[in-house]
Amino acid sequence: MKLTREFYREEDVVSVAKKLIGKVLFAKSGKTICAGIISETEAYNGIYDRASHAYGGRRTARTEIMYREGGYSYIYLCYGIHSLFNVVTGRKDVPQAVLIRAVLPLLGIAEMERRRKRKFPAKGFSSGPGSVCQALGLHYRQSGTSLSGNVIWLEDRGIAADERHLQITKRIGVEYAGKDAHLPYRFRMDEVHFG
DNA sequence: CGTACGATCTGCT
DNA sequence: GCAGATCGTACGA
Repeated sequence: MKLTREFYREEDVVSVAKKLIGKVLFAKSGKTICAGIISETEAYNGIYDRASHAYGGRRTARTEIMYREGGYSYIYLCYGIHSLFNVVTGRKDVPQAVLIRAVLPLLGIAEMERRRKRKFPAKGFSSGPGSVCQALGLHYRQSGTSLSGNVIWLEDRGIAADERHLQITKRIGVEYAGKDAHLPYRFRMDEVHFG
């Protein structure tokens, strides 16, 4: 079943990042639906988090969506090449988001193979935030899409995600964030541990 | 208007 | 392990 508004509006973005492990991300393009089990996430905790685009209350056209209530996509261009997909969480005017860093392909694998120009399973097939978007066909033009609609959405498919196998580490690629670079905001579970 | 840079990936060594 | 790709965004002049 689809995740509810209440799920996205929980105040603690780190908790939401943890709960998203094992949930399923769907993306429809034309008549094709692709989906993957979320296996890696990172929390970005708004204005107090030096690694966040909203640090210090920065509010621009790009980051405006982060200031809405939870339940929207925030997708942006990174390094001029890659789209990176985030789930906006929390209350209105409290900018928080969870970056989806890896999924395990579940639906539409042939389409994902075409987009990725490689066969599943290949190392890094849909691991890494840029690869996730490429596999699922997500583009930064789709930033601001409601996750309650039928284009991009998430479901709880009852996939077991045993906390004993959950790895919690610092985030990737945010060394510029000073002490915040060491926060334990990254969650990851190896695919072999999904039920 | 100019410029520096990034929540990365790939291919080559 | 490392360099190159590639461009929208943010910010200062």
